[in-house]
Amino acid sequence: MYQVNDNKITRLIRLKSGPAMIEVSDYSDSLVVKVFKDCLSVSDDEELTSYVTQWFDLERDLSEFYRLLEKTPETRHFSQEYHGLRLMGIVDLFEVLCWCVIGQQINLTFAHKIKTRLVHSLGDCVNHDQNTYYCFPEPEKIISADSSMLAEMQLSKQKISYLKNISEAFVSGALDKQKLLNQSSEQQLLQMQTIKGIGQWTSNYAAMKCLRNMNCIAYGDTGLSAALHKYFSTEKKPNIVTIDEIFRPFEGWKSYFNFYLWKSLG
DNA sequence: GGCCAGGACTCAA
DNA sequence: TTGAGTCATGGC
Repeated sequence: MYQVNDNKITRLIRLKSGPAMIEVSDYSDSLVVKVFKDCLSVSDDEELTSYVTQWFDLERDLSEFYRLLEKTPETRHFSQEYHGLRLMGIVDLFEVLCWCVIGQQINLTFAHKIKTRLVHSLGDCVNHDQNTYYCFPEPEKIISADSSMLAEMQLSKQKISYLKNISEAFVSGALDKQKLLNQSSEQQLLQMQTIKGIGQWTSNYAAMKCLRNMNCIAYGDTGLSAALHKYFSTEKKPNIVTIDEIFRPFEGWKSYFNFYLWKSLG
């Protein structure tokens, strides 16, 4: 879906007016976004700025988070080691939820393979500079996709059912990013969990990566458990009470703390 | 060959 | 509310 070369990231995104190839690079202390599109209207321009801002979480001042990290001996070094690292987002709520389902209880290498098959098979694409770039498939594409074809991608029957549930929820409007953004963080999680296939882990992951809810914790996550065991000498699979205790000082920054703990696993 | 992986569901007690 | 069983298969 995207390429990273020479400190530049290139990808195809979907604007309301249609797909657009973009290239993001850094210049001094800012980001430069180059658009490969014949003409860009004013509304496209605003949408694009909003997209990149959400993607990289650009509008957040991380200094308070680093102050909190400094106060925590076990993970004090994070503030230097990962200084400036932002919680990379997945702007498309549908995509992040599908990605969570695909990745449930399988290793990431395998999960990436399945996602690639799905995107190559059902996603819109554009050829650019000798590469093919893909958008994540739209819900309608997954609804109309033959289940046996999805099974050939090595999605389990359960996951196919979950993906279709989620797709239906987007088409019907039961799930909608803008609507969720108007709700409280607790309501956001509960609303997502009404869809079969979306549990505690998935809803928290989506809320942190897409809705930019800053107090999410991926409870039950194996990577998070491993990091907490490593730095805080918890049980190998700490319970919710233990996790909450460790995260308590990071009120308002729990998602970031979770993200940095993941990062620390390499 | 066996355990584990960026879980979630159902069902029983 | 909690725990065991089930799904499902590649990676190591």
